[in-house]
Amino acid sequence: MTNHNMSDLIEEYIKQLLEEEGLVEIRRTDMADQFQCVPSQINYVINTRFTVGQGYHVKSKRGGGGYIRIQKVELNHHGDLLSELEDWIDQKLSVKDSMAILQQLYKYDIITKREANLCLSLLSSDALKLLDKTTEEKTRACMMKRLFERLRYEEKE
Amino acid sequence: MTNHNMSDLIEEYIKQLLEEEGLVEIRRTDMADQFQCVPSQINYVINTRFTVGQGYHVKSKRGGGGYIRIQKVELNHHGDLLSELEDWIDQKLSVKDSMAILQQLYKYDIITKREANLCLSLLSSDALKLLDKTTEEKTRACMMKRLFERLRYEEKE
DNA sequence: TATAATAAAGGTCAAAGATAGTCAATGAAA
DNA sequence: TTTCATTGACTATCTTTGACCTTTATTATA
Repeated sequence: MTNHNMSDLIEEYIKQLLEEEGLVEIRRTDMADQFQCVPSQINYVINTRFTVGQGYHVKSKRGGGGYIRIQKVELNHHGDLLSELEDWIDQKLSVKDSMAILQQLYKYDIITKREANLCLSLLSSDALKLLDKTTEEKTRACMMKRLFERLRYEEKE
Repeated sequence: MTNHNMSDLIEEYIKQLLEEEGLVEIRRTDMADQFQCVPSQINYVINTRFTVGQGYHVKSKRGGGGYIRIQKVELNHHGDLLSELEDWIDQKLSVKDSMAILQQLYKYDIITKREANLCLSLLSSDALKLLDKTTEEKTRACMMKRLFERLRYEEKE
């Protein structure tokens, strides 16, 4: 009801466009002009209201002919399961735990065996061999979270 | 949606020609005239959008009767493609190049689109955000090589 | 004919221009 | 007080442009 601040207005405006089109492409500067705010406020709105978790996919490009493209993505029905599994992931993640997680994902039919193996190859300590142990495990955790994010809207084939 | 600037237009135009012919031979000056841009912009487009990693082969000749020939390269079987692409991976690998590689793998039916996307999530700079730029790119190269190794193995099943 | 000049391509690179992103300080609201 | 919103200085990335360079073909000349 009390949508009175600029960010809410911008959010609403974009969502309205999305309603019509399903995909919106804006130019940051133009939008900022339109709403008479600084350009970075557009980033703020996007970062707080159009996240992957909220079901949006954002892509942008800088330079001449730059743009920000916002798209609504369908979240699949694995959300709860993914959240639950994601809670397992700490700041650090060992190869062993990665395997366990991927195994669960497979067991719950969220990914295929082959996908699990491909992911595992990228998460292996061999793949991350340049890093010291601590960084390796932190990075692995980071990677796994990215994967989960992706899985929230990838449909299993 | 796609044509945001001159370079994109030129890219699209060339790709359209390639669609029809499979091989295109242009004269840099003519193309520049046609699009009313400086000749070196043609080089820019070619260098950023028609690289080996993206599946193109470019050959040119200077002097009278000079030309730029652009060809879509089609590789034969998987073993070769994997090796060839792997050769292309340096000590360092950017996100962009990773995308190009995964795209090729998809194009040649070695991985599915979904697999490519899952891998990309693990290779993203967001996933590797804890690392400094150099380590990030070295690690990405390392990861990609692990993936290739796995793909060689998977292929046999 | 052999060689030297000239013309006709294309190549390189770095600067300038055009966008978007980040971050931290400040302000406002709950 | 704590969280959310606003701002703007600084940064990163992509595109456009132009001056200068290299290669190749053609023409003029000894």
